[in-house]
Amino acid sequence: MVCWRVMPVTMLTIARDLNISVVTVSKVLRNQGRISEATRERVLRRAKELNYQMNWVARSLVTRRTYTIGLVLPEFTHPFFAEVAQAVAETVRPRGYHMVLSCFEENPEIEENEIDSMLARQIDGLIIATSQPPEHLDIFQRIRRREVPYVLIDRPIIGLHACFVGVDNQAIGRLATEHLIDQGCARIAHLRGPDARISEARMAGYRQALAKRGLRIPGSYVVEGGHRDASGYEGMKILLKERPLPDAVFCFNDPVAIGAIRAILEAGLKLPGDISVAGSGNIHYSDLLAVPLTTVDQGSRRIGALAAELLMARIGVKTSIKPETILIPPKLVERQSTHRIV
Amino acid sequence: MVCWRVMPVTMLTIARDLNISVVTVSKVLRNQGRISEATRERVLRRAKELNYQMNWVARSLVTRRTYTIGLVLPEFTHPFFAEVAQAVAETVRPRGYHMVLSCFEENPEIEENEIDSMLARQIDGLIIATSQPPEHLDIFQRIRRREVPYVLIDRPIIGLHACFVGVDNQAIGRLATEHLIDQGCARIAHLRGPDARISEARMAGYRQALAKRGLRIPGSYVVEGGHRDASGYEGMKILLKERPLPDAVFCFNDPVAIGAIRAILEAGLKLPGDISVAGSGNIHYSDLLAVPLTTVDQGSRRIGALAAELLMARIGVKTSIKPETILIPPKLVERQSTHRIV
DNA sequence: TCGTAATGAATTAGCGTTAACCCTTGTTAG
DNA sequence: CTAACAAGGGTTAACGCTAATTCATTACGA
Repeated sequence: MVCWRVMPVTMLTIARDLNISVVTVSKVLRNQGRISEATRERVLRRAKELNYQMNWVARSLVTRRTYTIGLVLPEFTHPFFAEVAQAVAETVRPRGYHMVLSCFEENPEIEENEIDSMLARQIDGLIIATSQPPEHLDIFQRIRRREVPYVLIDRPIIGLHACFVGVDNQAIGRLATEHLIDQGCARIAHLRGPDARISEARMAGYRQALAKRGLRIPGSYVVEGGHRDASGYEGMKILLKERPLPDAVFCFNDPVAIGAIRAILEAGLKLPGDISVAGSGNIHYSDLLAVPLTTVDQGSRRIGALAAELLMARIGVKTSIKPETILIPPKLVERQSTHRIV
Repeated sequence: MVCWRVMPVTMLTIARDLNISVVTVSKVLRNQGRISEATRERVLRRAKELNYQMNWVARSLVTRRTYTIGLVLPEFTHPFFAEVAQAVAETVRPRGYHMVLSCFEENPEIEENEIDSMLARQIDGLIIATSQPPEHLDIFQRIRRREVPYVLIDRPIIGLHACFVGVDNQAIGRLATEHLIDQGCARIAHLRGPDARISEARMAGYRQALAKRGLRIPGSYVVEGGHRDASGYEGMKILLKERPLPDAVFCFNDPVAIGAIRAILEAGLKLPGDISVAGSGNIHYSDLLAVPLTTVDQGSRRIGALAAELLMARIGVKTSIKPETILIPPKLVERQSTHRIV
């Protein structure tokens, strides 16, 4: 049974076969307009026989809807973003949307290009975890000029007048630090991350908690690093030279905490006991590490799902609704790395 | 500075501004045809001034190329697939391609629908980690009828006459099992996975290694489970009731191994010592677990990159080249979970 | 008997771009 | 002087679909 028809099946094929007009076929396939039951069935039957598949490119050109949204992330391999992506995908799929995914490796230029390129492909909406510095926001102007709705996630940009869905980062810092204090720690260090906005919010929460409990910490107890385990390892090595030695570390995120743990164990210290460690993110397998990691859950799936729903609600709406901000309250997940030693 | 032009900028806008024809604009923007330097510059300048952005939907309709490929995966949250996705994205981006991503949650029907839907959107090629049972391969016929090139990854389907990029699963089983034997283990159990093809290949390698070394193992030493840590935990609990107790377990993948480790530690056994555990996948943080996990690296990034390159090479090629199969040799990553106890 | 609806379908005109071909000029060779 | 050609650009007709409008029927009530 050889496939001898090279030409793809279009509505015209069906229309000619049935001696009717293309528009009638289109109407049947869309369940629109007044069509007799007889014609409807003839069309549907022939469509099935020919294995007709709608050409969405052609439809999109005239309807100006692609039923495709763009998801722009720094990377997928980070469990946080992987979960966000999956939640977005699962949220939009039942509504007939597809998701084009792009990762820019923390490079603002690539990010810009990818977004431009998505706009050129006429996506209906965008979800972005941006890396744009606050002084260079051209790309968002371009998005707005096209009137394409977009939602920022994870990394807010203040004063941008855009939708945002993310976690309350200050609450993360507060939650983790207060927990460490509750466990009896007093010399609490902080391995902060690189990204201005988020990192500062978490550090603010950290300081807030310290202040509230009347604890004073030397400035050298806060070390800036990256967002991966390697920099956690390096950062912790610096902290380990401090005297007096910190008795706890609140880490920017779980990978950093994992790196810190490695440095601590390598130094021959007990964990918990000598030093407690708390992270943030609650990545998969956080509970299966060398020392199960106390962390703060950021609700990555909820972020993805809510961002997608927010976006869906804005697609195809003429009146520009005012931007919405959703801050998800973080949740402490207590594990062994901060257990009180009696 | 209000944006008073609601109409998007098209080639027609530029053409009218410059009193030339749309085709001339199109030719300039594509660097095609004979255009004077003067006209070229006028067009380019005006395009920049108006912030013109190509409408790829319209272009795709006539060129029949969308510069978009589809990546169809069971899930993103599994580190293996996340790495594959990232590698694919990074490989196709420099060539001007986008990637639409879809996850089907191990549900063959969703997989079929998503692929159909991608075909309708006229993607130029597909990379698929399929969940289709061997007796139901309609979807691949449909892909071929459309003459859309596709590459299977991770999960081969024998007799399908399709490109495939994956790891040599039998070698994985052999490698891990031989390593366990080398460490002095003799009663080596196996927690196998659910998916017929892959799981059986790994088990075949396992049996092959045992046979080669002249080891005989009771049938009850092989337990079938899922592919996540929960089923590894359950499966290990079953194995722990065996007498004599196995002294090693080769697990279908790392998550299963992680679940198994939890069951073993919960039972109060020493690891390594009483039981050694080897996994497969070398997921992130495998070396940071409660007991750093000996595993087999599957080269997930290489799989993604090679699959993408293979696909690119086949897009837009008229002559249907014969399918290619790339088997990536796995590599043992030795860690503490299988250390010999002296 | 005619006007008025309701029904079912065809016509027309794009959507924004490109492929294929055609039409002017001016220049050059014979 | 004219054929031949190149340079630079225009015309026309798609690509496959949908929105809006128009056109035949048939049916019905007054």
